[in-house]
Amino acid sequence: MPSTPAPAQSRLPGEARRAAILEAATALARADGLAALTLRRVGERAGVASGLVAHYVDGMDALVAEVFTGISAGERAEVAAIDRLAPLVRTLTDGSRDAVTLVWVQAWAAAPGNAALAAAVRAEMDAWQALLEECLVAAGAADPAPIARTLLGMIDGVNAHALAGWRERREHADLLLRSLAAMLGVEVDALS
Amino acid sequence: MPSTPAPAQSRLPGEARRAAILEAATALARADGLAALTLRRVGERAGVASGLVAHYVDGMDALVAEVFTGISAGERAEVAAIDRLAPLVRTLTDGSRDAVTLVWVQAWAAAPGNAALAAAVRAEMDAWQALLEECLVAAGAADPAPIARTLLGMIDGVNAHALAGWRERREHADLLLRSLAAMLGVEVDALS
DNA sequence: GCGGCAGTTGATCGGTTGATCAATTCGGCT
DNA sequence: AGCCGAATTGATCAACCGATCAACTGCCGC
Repeated sequence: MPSTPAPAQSRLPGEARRAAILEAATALARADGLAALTLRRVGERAGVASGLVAHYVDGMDALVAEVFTGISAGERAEVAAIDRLAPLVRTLTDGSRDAVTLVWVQAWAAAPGNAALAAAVRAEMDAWQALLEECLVAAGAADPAPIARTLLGMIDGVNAHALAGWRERREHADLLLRSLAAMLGVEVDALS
Repeated sequence: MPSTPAPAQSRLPGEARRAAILEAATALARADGLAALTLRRVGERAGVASGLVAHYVDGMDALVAEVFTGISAGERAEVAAIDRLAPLVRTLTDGSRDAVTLVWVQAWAAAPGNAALAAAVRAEMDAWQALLEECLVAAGAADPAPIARTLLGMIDGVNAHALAGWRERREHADLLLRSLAAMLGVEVDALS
């Protein structure tokens, strides 16, 4: 399958075309970030005229918000099966998801000027919090909500810094786990 | 003093005009973020034609990098006098610096497309790390570098999340301090 | 009082963006 | 076969961007 110019299947039913455009936009955002989402570039990637992209989308702000939600939800689905905290934290900070981290950072930066994106960011943060809370409760946390929020902030912050230049992943993961154990009031070994 | 349209002092010597433009750009970035920095808007804020801004600046990328460095360095100067870890962490997470957090997040997001800004971000991160290391050594840390880096990531991440909607500041600060004590291998009370 | 030059202006250029819409094309149904 | 409507095109618009530069202005030294 040709990757960049796209196959350009001719004459899709509206719903399928809309899905194809969304998929192209998502692939583009994964590769080059949310800032790369323009009508023309998405159209090119989808093998379609820019006007058609505009026709199937309720404004670029809505498209950006939708793509963001899709990428974040996809990442959640990937790690949902991990129910132990230690491997979960290690997976989320091992650098294998830098592309997604860039999307998150760009979403925070763009949220003040894009209400739909801001709402999507808050919704995804809540979903991630819920995911972490499940693991925390299983690990014996009595009041998991604040710990989940703080841990999520820690993970995102460390990842953002890694994106900007600091790459000492392993030490970050170890220190994060030590911190998590302290927040839970348990020994570090209990997490692995 | 009129704030928005600016006084427009006439005929400054070159160096002073350049400083005035930089000050106007910094004020604008503090209020509306780095994304608000355009030749025309900075010129308007400084009470000066857009062409003059371009004349005193080596491209917008360089201006953005310079403004970022100034804002971050200013924040460091504000907290440099705090030498105890607990009040330092509390000050950095109490929400009084949300404007600066937005600047940081926008800098991370824009760094991939602005080499000068990327270098400035790395330099400021190093400076912040050095500042934290001093406090950590004073608190008895044997190997402060990784702890400083991780702590800085935690602080920035929690602040970025707060920027996006979560506002439970106090619980974050308390949990951060508990984490910090664990990373240092000391009791929480030893930090305050 | 006046010449010269540093400081300053603002129109202008080429480019990109989101959005719009008349015109065109094609697939399926009769 | 022929046609109707949905799908699609691509030119076009207004807005904004960074950058450039010829022209203007006013201060300083003579």
